[in-house]
Amino acid sequence: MPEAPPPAPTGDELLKVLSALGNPHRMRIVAALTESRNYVSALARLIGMGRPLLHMHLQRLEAAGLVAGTLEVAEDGKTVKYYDVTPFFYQLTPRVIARAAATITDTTETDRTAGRSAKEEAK
Amino acid sequence: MPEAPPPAPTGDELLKVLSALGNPHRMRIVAALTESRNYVSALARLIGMGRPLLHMHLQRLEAAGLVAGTLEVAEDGKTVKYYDVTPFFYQLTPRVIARAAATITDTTETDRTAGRSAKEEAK
DNA sequence: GCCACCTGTCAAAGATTCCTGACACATATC
DNA sequence: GATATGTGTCAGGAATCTTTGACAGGTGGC
Repeated sequence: MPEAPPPAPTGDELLKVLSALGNPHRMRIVAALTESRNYVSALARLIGMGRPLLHMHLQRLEAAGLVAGTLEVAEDGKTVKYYDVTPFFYQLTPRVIARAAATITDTTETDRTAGRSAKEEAK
Repeated sequence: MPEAPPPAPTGDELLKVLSALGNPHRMRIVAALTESRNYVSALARLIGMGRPLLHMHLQRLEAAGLVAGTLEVAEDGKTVKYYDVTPFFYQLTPRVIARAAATITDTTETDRTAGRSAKEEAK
């Protein structure tokens, strides 16, 4: 079977990915998880950072689709949340950026209360 | 001749590139310049944004090596600064991130007054 | 019950980034 | 000289991210 064709990410998607990866801590988190999956608390100790902070960064990465978390139950019954890196692949070139830029939904004044019937054009 | 080998960017470099590209305005700027080179004032009018702001974004992009500006003198003697996009190419994968993360110079407590004799290890 | 470990969320403070309006300085044209 | 276009920079406020400490659960073992 042929290789997967160039995905051509949307502007919003690429934007989330780039801003998520454009942070030293999050980069290190991805690095740590690339070596081996891990659960929040352990990861926090590993890279020396508070749990609340780590939690937030992980959410940002997960929202960008770069990592995935799963709530698992260990042998001893303890509930643990493991995170794995998603095997992502993006190519950054002027053309890709140009194409993505054309599909950016103005983040200003967008889904405020996500899930509404989208009836806010009245402005 | 063989193709250029996988560059393997440093952490700081990748960090600058990603945070530079991870912004809707800068993405649009790169997009506009990809279509055709342009000078600051014209570009500002084109994408509708103040000159001071554009100037700042262009500097960020240039610092990341994504665009390059050249001060030229038009036929009529007016000094104009043209910007071109650099033909950059980056691949984003967990491995690349992991490798880059290992070479991040802790931005905290770095070149404060850049140019000193680097004698601040005493901490 | 108490301790150790896990999970999650909040609110408030700190740092950065983003953005705007005003300013200073050139050159060409009227 | 006055006007229009180009360049660049600065100060201050607005908007966002980052970060921390405290809190509220859960389960297992002593």
